[in-house]
This record gives sequence, structure tokens and C-alpha cells, in this order.
Amino acid sequence: MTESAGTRQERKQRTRQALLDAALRLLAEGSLAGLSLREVTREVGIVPTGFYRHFASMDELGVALVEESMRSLRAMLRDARRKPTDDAIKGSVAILVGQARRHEAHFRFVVRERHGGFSDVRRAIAAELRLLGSELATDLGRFPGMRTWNSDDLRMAADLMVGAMLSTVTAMLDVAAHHPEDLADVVSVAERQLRLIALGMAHWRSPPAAF
Amino acid sequence: MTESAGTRQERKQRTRQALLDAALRLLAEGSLAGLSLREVTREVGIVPTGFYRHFASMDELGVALVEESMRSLRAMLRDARRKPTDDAIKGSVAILVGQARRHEAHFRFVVRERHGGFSDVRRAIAAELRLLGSELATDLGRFPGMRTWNSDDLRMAADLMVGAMLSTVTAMLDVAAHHPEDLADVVSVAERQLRLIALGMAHWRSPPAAF
DNA sequence: TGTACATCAGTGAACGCGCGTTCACTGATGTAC
DNA sequence: TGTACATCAGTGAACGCGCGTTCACTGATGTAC
Repeated sequence: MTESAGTRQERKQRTRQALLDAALRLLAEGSLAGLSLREVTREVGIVPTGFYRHFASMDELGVALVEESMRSLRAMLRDARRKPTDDAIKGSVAILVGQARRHEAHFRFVVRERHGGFSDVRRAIAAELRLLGSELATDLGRFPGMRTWNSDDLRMAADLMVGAMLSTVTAMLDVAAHHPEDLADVVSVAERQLRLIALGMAHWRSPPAAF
Repeated sequence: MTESAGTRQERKQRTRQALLDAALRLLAEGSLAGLSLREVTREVGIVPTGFYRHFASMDELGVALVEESMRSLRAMLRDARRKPTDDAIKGSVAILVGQARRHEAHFRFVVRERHGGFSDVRRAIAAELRLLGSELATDLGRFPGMRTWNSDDLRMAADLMVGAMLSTVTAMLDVAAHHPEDLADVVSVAERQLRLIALGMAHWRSPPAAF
């Protein structure tokens, strides 16, 4: 055993993961567009050219980070689905806040690169968020008062909620860095916004599917 | 008259504006973090070092672009305030769409750099958006049904609307590039989302100011 | 109006630096027999 | 189990490039008298 444990394949996989972790760590400071291949390999402790054994470009690494990060966002919906509480709104916001703290780097990455400089990464994030919207729309359609909604309106409401969620995450990340005492305010605003939306939904008359 | 018209001061101002315009034009492609000082001066047709007669860094140019761009966003609220229509929601969305088309580059810049790599620029945008939220909150407080709302709730609702607005702009810019025929869908979603929020607002019981 | 001097927007050469990418390589791991 | 060969993750030198920034400059514009 001259090198660290595992088969060659396992060790390769471990280096790949180390590159992803290092990139995510370095992205706390700036955006993907400002992060160089050399910085990432330096952080991992391999030579720059070693990068190409794992990714063809930083673009490709970025897309891999999108997939990894989205698992964290998706986990949120699963959590919310699994443990319904008496106050669904407070519960959802709590889950959002919990996930965002636990996977801060992933959330920051998604929020930053959603409109960032790499179009492949933007595209990947847009696709994943669209999927997240669909899932949420399906979940909403199961709520007692919303069974009669047409799918367009379900989608519209779900997208509004995803948007509000991302705004909340943004506010949280901004606040977490320098004014952690304001976190309670962010949570309060998020809860009231969600409540306002829910109130609108309760009074919405969704017309039958068009045509 | 050996050089173009105007006093020295006027010509300097004109070059400064040319730098801002060139940067904005080039930013259609990528983010500020990926745009070099040399690219900007090349586009304008001056030598790289000439840049420093106008800005100390690309950071500073970015902050100047924020100020310029925000004038476009602010103009929206002014328009909405000035010409109230019978359907306030359709009217507001129409104004949003109109402004976003007329000042596409400004809107794209704000949306992209809001979470971009330059912290000074991020800070400037956050500050301006907070201001925009305050203005909208004040406007909302003048609506007949909302005179009794406390300022916290007005602010919360205004921020939700600003967020929805930015989501709509994002969707519009994505769609404008490759699927202009889908613009009507984006408009329809924006109108319904705003209607949903308005419906929530109509049924909201804002408690008196806390404590 | 004319002259002498100050200002300063834009020039152009030069610098050192970190970058992405190429290439031939090394040596441990994996495989076939 | 042992041997001979193939694979391939990581190495290290080298490259050309565009970058931001420095500096001394030029020559038109502006100002004081």
C-alpha cells in the first residue's frame, strides 16, 4: 500500500470529488468565471494538467457542481413532503433554512451561477429549476383545495413559490455573513410572503384547462 | 477644430459614456468578472491606459453601470404611478415588458451582476433594489384597501413583488434570445402571479405595528 | 488680440504574472497467461 | 503464485497569450496677463 487505499478507480473518483469540493470551497469568494483551473488544482494538491483526467474544462466541472448542488435543493422538497406539520408554512420555511445552512455552499453556487457567465452552467441550472417547479406543482395539486386547478395555474403558483424561495435563500446568505442577528427577520419575511401567496391561492378561481 | 466638438470636459464625459456603453454592449455575452479592461478600451478605440482617466478599476465602472441601469428600473415605477389604468396588473406587466425590451442591456446587467463576482457591484445593486422596494411599499400603502397595513407588511409585500418582477425579467431575457414566440406565455404567467399576490393582499389582515 | 505657461485626455513602450493547454514521462495498479 | 505487458492517474517542463499596471510622453485645450 504505497498510495492511499482503494482500487485505482476508487482513488480517481476520490480525486474528482476533491476537485469538486475544492472548487465549491473557493467559490465562497467569487464566481465561477473568476475561478481558474490552476487555483482548483492548487487547492487539491495536484498539478494543473492533472485536472484534465477528470474534466475537459471548468465548464464541465461547473455542470457537475450543478448536479451535486441540486440534490440538496431536491432534498428539501422530499423533507417537506415527508413530514407534514400542522403549520405547513412555518414547517417549509424551517426546512428551507435548515437545508440552506447545512448546504450553504451548494445554495450559494446555484444562486450565483444561475445568471453567471457560463452558459452551459446557466442552462443546467435552468433545467433543474424547471424540474423543481414541476415537482412542486405536482405536490401542490395534491392539496385539498387545489385539486381542481389546471396544470398551468399549478405551475404558475409553483414557480412563484420557487422564486420566493430563491429570494429568501439570497437574503439568508447575505445576512449569514455579516448580520446573523437579522436571520430571524429573513425567516419572518419568508413566512409572511408564503402566507400571502397561500392566501391568494385559497381564493383563486382556476379556470378549467384552456381549450 | 482638429478633434471632435465640445470643450475638453465635454469630450472627456463623452469618452466616459463610450466606455460604459461599450462595456454594456460586451456584457451581452458574459459577466463582468469575465470582461477585461482591455476589451472595453479596444471596443471604444482608445489605448488600455486611457481607461484610468475615467475609472480606477473595472469595479468602479461596474458601480457606475449600476447607477445608470437603476435609472431604467426606477423609470418603471414612475410610469406605473403616472398612468393608472383600469386593470392595474395588466398595465404594470405591460410597462415592465416595455421597459425591459427598451433597456434590455440594463436589465440583463442588473439581473446577472446581482449575484455576480464583484462585491462592490453586488452591494450597489442590493442597495438600489432595497430603495426600489421602499418606493413600491410607499406606493402600495396609498392603495385604498391597504391604508391600514403596517409598514413591515407593506415592505414584505413590495419585496415579494420586486422578486416576482425580477423573475419575470429573467424569464423574458432567456426567452427573448431564442424563443421570442414564447413571450406571450411569460407575460401571462407574470400577470397571473401578480393577480395571485393581489388576491392574497386583498384578504390579508395586517396587524398593527409590532409592540 | 497675442503670448507664455498650465492642464490633462489620450499615447505607446515595457514589465512581470497567472493563465490554459501541449507533450512526453513515470511508476503504481490491473490483467492475461 | 509468478511473470510479462497494458493501462492510466498524476508529473513536470515548456509554450504563447492576454492581462493589469507603471511610466514618461505629446499636443490640443484652457487660462492668466
